Amino acid sequence: MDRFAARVVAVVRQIPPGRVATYGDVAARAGRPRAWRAVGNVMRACGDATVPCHRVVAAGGRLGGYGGHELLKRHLLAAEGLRVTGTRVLRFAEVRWRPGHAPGGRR
DNA sequence: TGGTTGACGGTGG
DNA sequence: TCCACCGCCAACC
Repeated sequence: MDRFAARVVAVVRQIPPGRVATYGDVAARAGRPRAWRAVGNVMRACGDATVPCHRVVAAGGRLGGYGGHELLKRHLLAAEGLRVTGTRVLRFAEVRWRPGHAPGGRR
């Protein structure tokens, strides 16, 4: 497991239920604000059920993709009390998880 | 070692 | 508001 991937996974696992974070936010907290692309790759490769990858959405509240299981992602988010419509998360600004400063920023 | 892909972000039309 | 194009970083072939 690469340092970056581990960092991304750690961040995603910190996302509380009923909240969502964008790939950009996760990447930023992972230490690479411009590596949101890689975050998507890590997510795709991530098969760990302990990682709530369904809480990671695209910018603007868009669901983005989910390995072809976008429907499932939408269902999981709805199960957490999130309002989802089509490929969009309603009240995104309110349910968006805002990560504080990275703890013990070690590079 | 180099090139392409991808669960994307942002801007423009 | 939705669709298309360009730019980006890391992983895989």
